[in-house]
Amino acid sequence: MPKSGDSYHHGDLRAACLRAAIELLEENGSAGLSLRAVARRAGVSPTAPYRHYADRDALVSSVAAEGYRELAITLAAAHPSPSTPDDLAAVAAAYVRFALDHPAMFRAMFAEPCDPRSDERVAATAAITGYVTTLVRHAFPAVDDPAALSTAVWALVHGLAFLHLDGKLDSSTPDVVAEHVHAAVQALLSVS
Amino acid sequence: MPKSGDSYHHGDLRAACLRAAIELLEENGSAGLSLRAVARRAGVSPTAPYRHYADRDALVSSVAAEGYRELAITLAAAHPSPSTPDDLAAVAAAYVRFALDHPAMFRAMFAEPCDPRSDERVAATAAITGYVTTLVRHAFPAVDDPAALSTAVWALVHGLAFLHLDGKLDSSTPDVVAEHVHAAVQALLSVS
DNA sequence: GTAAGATGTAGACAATGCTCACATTAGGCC
DNA sequence: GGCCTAATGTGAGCATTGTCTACATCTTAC
Repeated sequence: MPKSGDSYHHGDLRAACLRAAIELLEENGSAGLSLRAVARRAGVSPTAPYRHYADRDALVSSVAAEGYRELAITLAAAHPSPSTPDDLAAVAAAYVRFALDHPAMFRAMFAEPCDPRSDERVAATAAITGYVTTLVRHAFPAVDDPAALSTAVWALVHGLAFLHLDGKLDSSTPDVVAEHVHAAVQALLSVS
Repeated sequence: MPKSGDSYHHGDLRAACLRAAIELLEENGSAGLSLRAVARRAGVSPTAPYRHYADRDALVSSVAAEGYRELAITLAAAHPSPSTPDDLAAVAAAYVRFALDHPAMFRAMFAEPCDPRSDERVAATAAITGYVTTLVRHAFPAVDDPAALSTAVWALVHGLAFLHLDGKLDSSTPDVVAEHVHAAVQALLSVS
């Protein structure tokens, strides 16, 4: 039982580190995320986290995995069972919004050299791939190459997220962003 | 005149630092790029680069700007004056290939928090935006909202590049990648 | 109740970003 | 030609970080 107090053992340091890492990431970006800072925030010695994470990269990978889970929840919340192109646009807007709301986490998820060995990461991305695929199949049941279209749709949305994140597109207000996403999706889908 | 030899002054340390930074980035990724390593490679004291770059971020920004220039050249080389959807797909494939050939540089260009104050960066990205816009206008002269379509096309290609870069899509051989890009572009453009 | 394993601590080392005081040199001005 | 100023490079040094090793403390299975 994790008695709250000043016992030698923390109780659940692994989870505490993950939480602290996410907080630090959102507060100060990737540069603010150090194992020592995590340890400080968890109220523990500088090397204690090494009992739970092999190195800094392992911690970041865990943060990324947590991010994938939260992204999946966010997308599902945007529309319970999307089946029309309009639904799809709503989900796309939620995806971009997630990136803008959690920039550092989103970068940890996608912008850092990914370790293919991390099972946690691989499984989490597979879940997203599956989600997008079924979504596209529902929205476009009669399409020729559903796999290719799924890839294309994910890439489109993913690219929009990154361009907004990097300030390449106007992201001043949520409405502007949503508008932008809808327009882009609309524009692509309406080309003969 | 920059006498090659062991003179106190380097001659063109700024350019040498940039070159060294790019080399280090391609060799060891972002983690391998330190100001001290750059100094070592340039054969100069550890703090000399600070005369030319305010801090590490400034150096990275310069690398990114150089990357934008090289990307523009690569795209132009892929097709001198693209005007059909097929030409566009060829340019898209070149874009993705650039990302895979220079992963660390590509990340420096797009995946790091961008400093909006860096004029060099802003100007370079504006050039790419313009390039994509004119390209799309040529390929789809009769479209409703050319601006939105340009954004969408850039986002699509950009997203494909990142997904390949992060190992979310099969990138085993250049041919596979090109095939993938063509299929994705084709799939999106053929949806009614 | 005790021994083994899990968990946290203490100390240390090398590398890095960055600052400051100082050395050296180039280029304009007489 | 000769000097003065500013640009450029050096050196020492500080705080922080990642990570390793040896050690302390607690939990738990027997």
